[in-house]
Amino acid sequence: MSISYNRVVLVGRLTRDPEIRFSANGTQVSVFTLAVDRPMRTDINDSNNTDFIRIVSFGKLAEFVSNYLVKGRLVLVEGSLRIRKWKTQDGDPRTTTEVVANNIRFMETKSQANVDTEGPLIDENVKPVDDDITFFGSESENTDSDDIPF
Amino acid sequence: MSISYNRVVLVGRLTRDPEIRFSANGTQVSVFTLAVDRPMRTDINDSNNTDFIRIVSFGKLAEFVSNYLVKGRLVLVEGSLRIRKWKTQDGDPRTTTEVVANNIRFMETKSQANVDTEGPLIDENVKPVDDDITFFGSESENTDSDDIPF
Amino acid sequence: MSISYNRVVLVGRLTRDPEIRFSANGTQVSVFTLAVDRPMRTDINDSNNTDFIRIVSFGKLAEFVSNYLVKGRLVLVEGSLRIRKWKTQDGDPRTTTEVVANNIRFMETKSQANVDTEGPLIDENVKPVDDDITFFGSESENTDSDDIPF
Amino acid sequence: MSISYNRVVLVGRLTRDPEIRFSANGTQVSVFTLAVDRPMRTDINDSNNTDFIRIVSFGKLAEFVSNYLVKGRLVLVEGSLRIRKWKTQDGDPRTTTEVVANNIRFMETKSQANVDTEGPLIDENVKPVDDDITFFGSESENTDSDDIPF
DNA sequence: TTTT
DNA sequence: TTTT
Repeated sequence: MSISYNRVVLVGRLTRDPEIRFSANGTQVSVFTLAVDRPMRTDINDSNNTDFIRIVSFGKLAEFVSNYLVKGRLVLVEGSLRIRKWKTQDGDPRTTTEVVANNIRFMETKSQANVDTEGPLIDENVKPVDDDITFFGSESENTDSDDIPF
Repeated sequence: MSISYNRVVLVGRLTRDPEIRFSANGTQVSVFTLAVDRPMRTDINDSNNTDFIRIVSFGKLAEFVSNYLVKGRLVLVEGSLRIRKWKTQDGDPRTTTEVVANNIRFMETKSQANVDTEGPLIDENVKPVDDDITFFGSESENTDSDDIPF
Repeated sequence: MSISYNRVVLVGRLTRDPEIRFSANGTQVSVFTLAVDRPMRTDINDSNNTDFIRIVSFGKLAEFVSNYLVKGRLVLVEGSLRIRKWKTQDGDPRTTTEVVANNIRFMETKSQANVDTEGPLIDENVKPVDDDITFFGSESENTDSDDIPF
Repeated sequence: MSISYNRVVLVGRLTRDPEIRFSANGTQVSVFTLAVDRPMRTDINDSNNTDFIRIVSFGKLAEFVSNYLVKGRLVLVEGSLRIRKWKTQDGDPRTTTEVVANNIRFMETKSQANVDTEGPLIDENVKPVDDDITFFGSESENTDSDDIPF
């Protein structure tokens, strides 16, 4: 253990509805991909100008994610960058890059989310909810983030 | 182009001296790996508790990196998270995760850096430099970050 | 000079149109107040739940502010916190708290800004502009931030 | 309640040992001032180049502050910017600017802290403690931050 | 694989 | 009022 700090703040849109899982001890885990466009630049022709970033959450924050976030919604994600090395069943090395979220906030109201899109952006199975709910997770709830096979 | 934001702040130590390259148009590119320890937690036995994060810089910031940063030095890096997809010569898909730095600052003086370590932490080929220099890079200098083959 | 870091990120709405000034050497200075609501909490009855934060910008960033930002617009401001002590003409001590911006980004499109409000949110004297422009200022442009009497 | 975000990250040194208070309901409150030097600039002669920023913490984070932080120690503070308006006993309006901390981390080891200074930087009444302890507070513990008269 |  |  040494002196360190690791903080990421992202604003972007979910590319799909979140995936829900449960760890061995029953903690909920929610995962989604955030599309974060790079700022436009006039000096280069950057055809590949979006970063697709995996966002993982645990516990109560994961419940918030599965209850309220859907494909296309604009959110701010605060968390820390984690680079995990693991092996496939064949023993091939892989690296997973993800942001472990500890705070997620809407960056548009539900009505804005609907105004901006055609078609069923909002999954009607999701419980109704007031706009602009913010959820604060705490790291202490992420009790077994490194044990979970996902 | 859409609404977005992408900001990363890291504090950690260089695992090696930086690597220096030059892009086709002569812009300097400096690359190093930052070891960022995760905060200790009493509730899990996390044997793999450090993230090793690739840090890329361009232009004048890259010159600062190559002039003043060496293996072991504690620095704060501010930048944005970039996930690049590319292919090997064999056509295999690869993903590179890196932080494109736009600001790097010492988090210890040169004398602290030397006190904390045994052996030749400071490469004597590096020009002498006053403690605590800070360098601010600007995104506008990173003129061809996506053209560079590295 | 010592080891230090100072970074602020805010999302909120302008309480009025920006004020424009010019420093002695001709650099443009733009100032506005950002209303930043505190996250709602169920455990307290917090009647005074918005922070009103003065945002100062210089040079090209100040031009962006005066050209594109108006009362009510939702923006993300990145900068550093500055606490200035000064005296009134009567010699009374005063303190000014402000965030010196180095990056400002829209957090809603112009069409969303208009959908969300009643009345003339957008000043029609402002030049027309594409949605979602982002402006990056650099600290090196803020050449005389401490000389300016405002 | 609207869309908002408020995040501050500071690195600097305590100007004095923290002050300890207790709220009506027994929650501990710790307060200190952080000296944050501005980055040096060659283009101006900035004689007043340090921001002195009030840092407030509550609950377990406040206990960490009172147990481990002393005058001169280099720390990273993460929190949110709060601007409170209040009146003196004479009815004069006052404004208090402070950062409500939710995470504080050492930016130097205890041995570095001692190496860097002459004289009794470390108050010997403070309980001995391992280097590099990090404390994470959660906002939910700051249960009555707006009720406290300090 | 991808959001707007 | 101030840290290094």
